[in-house]
Amino acid sequence: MKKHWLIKSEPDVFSFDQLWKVKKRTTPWDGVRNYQARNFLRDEMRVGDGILYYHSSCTPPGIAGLAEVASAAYPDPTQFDVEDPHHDPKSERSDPRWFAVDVRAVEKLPRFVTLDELRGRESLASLRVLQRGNRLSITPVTASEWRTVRSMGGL
DNA sequence: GCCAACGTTGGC
DNA sequence: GCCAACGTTGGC
Repeated sequence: MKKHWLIKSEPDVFSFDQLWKVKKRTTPWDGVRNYQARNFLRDEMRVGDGILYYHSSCTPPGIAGLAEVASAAYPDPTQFDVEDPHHDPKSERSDPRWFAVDVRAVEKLPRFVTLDELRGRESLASLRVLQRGNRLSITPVTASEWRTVRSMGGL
């Protein structure tokens, strides 16, 4: 059973358009350093799962496009790289603490769906990204929420 | 830049 | 195990 997710990215760091332009429209989703997000990533994400690509810390925040999980989870290489800002000295190669998956852009939404629009939909009231204080960078989305956002985006 | 919310750390 | 201190996130 295909699952759906929402992942956050700051467009200044890595926008949906940038993902669209890289080779195979695919990039490692690494640097996740939150245990709850790590567990989703490692234990629940499957190749082919749908992803809402959310732009945060920008004006306006919102959903820019659709992506998909393009690999199984694998140990995040940045945790072992001393040069990398996400280096984790406490993580052992024999027992990696952090994981990554590859993410592939699938469809750019004809219309960017702003956070305000998402808030305006009764049927999206339980979307995690709308809850106050929500900081998780990877959250599950129901199939019906997925369809709603997709159609709001003009697909 | 502000600040509320939240996760993590570490002393006890 | 408690909890204060601290760092980060992210909308505004």
